[in-house]
Amino acid sequence: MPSGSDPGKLLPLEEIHFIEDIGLYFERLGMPRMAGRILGVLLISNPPAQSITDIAIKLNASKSSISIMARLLTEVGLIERVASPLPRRDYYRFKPGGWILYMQQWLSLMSGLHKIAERGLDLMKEKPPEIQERLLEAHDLFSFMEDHFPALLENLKEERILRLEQEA
Amino acid sequence: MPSGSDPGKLLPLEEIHFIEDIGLYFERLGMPRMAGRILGVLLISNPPAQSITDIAIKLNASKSSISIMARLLTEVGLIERVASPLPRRDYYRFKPGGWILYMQQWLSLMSGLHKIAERGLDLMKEKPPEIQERLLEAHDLFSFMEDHFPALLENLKEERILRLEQEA
DNA sequence: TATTTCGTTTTGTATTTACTAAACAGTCAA
DNA sequence: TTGACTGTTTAGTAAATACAAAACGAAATA
Repeated sequence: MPSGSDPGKLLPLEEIHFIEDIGLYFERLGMPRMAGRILGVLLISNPPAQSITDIAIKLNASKSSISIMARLLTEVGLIERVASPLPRRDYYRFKPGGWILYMQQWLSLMSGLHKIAERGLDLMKEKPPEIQERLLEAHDLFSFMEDHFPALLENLKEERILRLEQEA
Repeated sequence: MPSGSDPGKLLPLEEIHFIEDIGLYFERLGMPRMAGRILGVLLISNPPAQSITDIAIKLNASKSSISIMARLLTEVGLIERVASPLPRRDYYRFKPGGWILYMQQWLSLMSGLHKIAERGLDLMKEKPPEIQERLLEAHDLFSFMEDHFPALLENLKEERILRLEQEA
């Protein structure tokens, strides 16, 4: 059996690229590249759960950064710790529903901007409407997202459930 | 007339807080704080269009950073240059529809992740479905966003148009 | 008890980054 | 032309950041 299933062996080139691209994407999202790489590993690893040292070896990285970034990813909710078959080993794996959580966090960012826009409107309440218009635009958008985005996520969940049932 | 309408005068405290909070928010979005501050100024300034030096004075910042960050904001599409009444002065203002553009860019980020998920699935195509499941989850979510988010933005635009007509 | 094998924490470092200050270039006014 | 404004670009700096190396602590094994 080739590929990443054998810890200690080097990863095939396509996997390295895949992992590195997620790392680069994470940078664009304002997160450390190493965090993205860890997620990359945990998205294609076999078995799905990997220990800190497993990941460090696969990535040729230090255990310290893996430890720290794994904690970060756990806080964000994209990965989780799972019960370990071996004693005193922490296994991490991609967390089912992790992306949805990520979306919800994005939504709460939008809610924050919604509130800021409201504060801005409050500052401008004596001013003519043309002056308020800019903030109204922001306000309308972010409150719209706050109102409608959750339903979108719900639809997504439903669609996925249907799909999984269909496959079974 | 108090407040920010008089260039050279200090901004009132609530406006400073408003501006600074947008700056902090920009940091969370992975952008320089100063860019957020500029946007903050351009969201509540009167008149809406302000020159580089105007903004620099208001923010107690160097012209150089204002210049650079204004360019960044322009590239992102949140502000724009407008024809100047005075000669050889560049005026910037919040760009109508700027937030929509920002959302569209966010969407294209999601499309990118969609593509990466597909590549991952391709890497896993020989593996059992349980192994592919993680990537399917990502794939489903991002392609769902790609499919349905634009319609959401359309609804938003329509709602806004209705609202503006109603006010007129 | 000593040793190995984990993960964590700390410390150090090199890079990046966000900014300022200073030099610069263009253009209008005197 | 000179001088006083623009905004831009370059150079320099201080702080933040992402990492690695090393020290550390805890627990299973010998």
